[in-house]
Amino acid sequence: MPSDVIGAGPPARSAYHHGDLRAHLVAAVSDLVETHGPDGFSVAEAARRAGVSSAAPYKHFRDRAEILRAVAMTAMDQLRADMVAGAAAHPEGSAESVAGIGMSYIRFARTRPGVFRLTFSLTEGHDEAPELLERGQDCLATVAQAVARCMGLPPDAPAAQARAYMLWCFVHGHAFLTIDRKIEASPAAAGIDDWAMLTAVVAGLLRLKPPG
Amino acid sequence: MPSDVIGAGPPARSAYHHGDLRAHLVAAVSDLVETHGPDGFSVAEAARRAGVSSAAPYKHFRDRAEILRAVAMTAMDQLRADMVAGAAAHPEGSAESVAGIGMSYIRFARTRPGVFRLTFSLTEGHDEAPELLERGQDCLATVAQAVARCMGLPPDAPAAQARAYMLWCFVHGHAFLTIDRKIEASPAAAGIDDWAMLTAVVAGLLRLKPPG
DNA sequence: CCTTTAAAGTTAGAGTTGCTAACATATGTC
DNA sequence: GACATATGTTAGCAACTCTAACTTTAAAGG
Repeated sequence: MPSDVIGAGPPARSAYHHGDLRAHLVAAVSDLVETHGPDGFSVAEAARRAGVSSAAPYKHFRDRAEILRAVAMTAMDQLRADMVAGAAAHPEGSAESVAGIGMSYIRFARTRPGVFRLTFSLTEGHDEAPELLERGQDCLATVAQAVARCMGLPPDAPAAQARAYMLWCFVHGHAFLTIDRKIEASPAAAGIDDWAMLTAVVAGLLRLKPPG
Repeated sequence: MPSDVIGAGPPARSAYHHGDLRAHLVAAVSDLVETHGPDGFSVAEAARRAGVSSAAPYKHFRDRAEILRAVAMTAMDQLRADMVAGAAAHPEGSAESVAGIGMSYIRFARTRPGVFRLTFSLTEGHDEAPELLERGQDCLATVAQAVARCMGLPPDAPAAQARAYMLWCFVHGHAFLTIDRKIEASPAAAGIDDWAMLTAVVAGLLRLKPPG
């Protein structure tokens, strides 16, 4: 998905200097993580794919972990964009717009499961990547905003925040369970499609009494 | 946690033969995954901890991935045991017993986040580890059974199965979000503790109309 | 009880990787 | 046009995965 952006610009200025190695590396690693799993990726292989020596990546990234962080960051940005688009596909303030965000989230997870997992399970440099946390919070804020509009509350109302978080637990869990395939809905219940389940849960949660 | 079992038996028969290297390795790797992350573990380091040469592990496991699969398998077993215990701590058929299972799940994830993540995100040899999938389904069956009893339905009733799966999406998502810390409940909603949230969601889901 | 066989260790080594150091070559600025 | 800098290169070390060939111990059969 990021690969189509790569050849667009006018880089590749010379045979020696690559032009836009950093972006190429991020795209290559994103691909590798997707196909070979998060630990099946190597800096050397990514460099090979980009057509540079195995030492070149270290001019752009301090170490292996920093590349992964960059991949996670661009993925989180894309995820948020998808979520916003998913909300915009339905009338503002409707329950469907909330469910639409969830559908985008689930679709992202299924399309790029390796990167999705990486994005969330990356913990090695939490303190060194506060931006990643910020972007995650932005995702939740997107949900909270839609929920608040749907309930006719101000965006920072605790009731809306709590509902948004609970809802996101559900969506996040469903996304992970379907890509990890350790726990699957029973065949008897498999007929339920995502959209039906999502709208039912959204409806149920919005009229739920606040806990505590 | 598995380490206390290690010294119990009467192995360690000689200085040359280790006695129970396989179990020791699984325990060591479990520890390493927890402290150094899933990719920060090496077979060599595990062997060093067990006091054997770096080639010894390959007498018990085909490759690195097979060790990880063994770790995931024992973890899944432990998780299931915890869940059953969590249900048994409350009256049979009560909503609390369902919530109790969820609490055990969340507690497991927080106590051993690295292993928990590994257990679910392990995808490298799905076809080679059907037992892992079976054990995952057993976990869901535990939930479904409690839900069915709570609703006064037979254990295989589709309505109970669907409820159990939806509930588990929520619990699984909450468990992951709290250990991954990319998306956190807002400070305004942070006062809600796990138990209150769980019981509220259980109550809400059980009286939810089936989707579709 | 002694022999044999297989299980479970060992050392040695080939091939890959992460990362650093020292060097080479473009790019852009004064 | 000279120079500083960004961005490549090659060479190489230490660590890791996994294999091959050998050694030691445990267990089984006669």
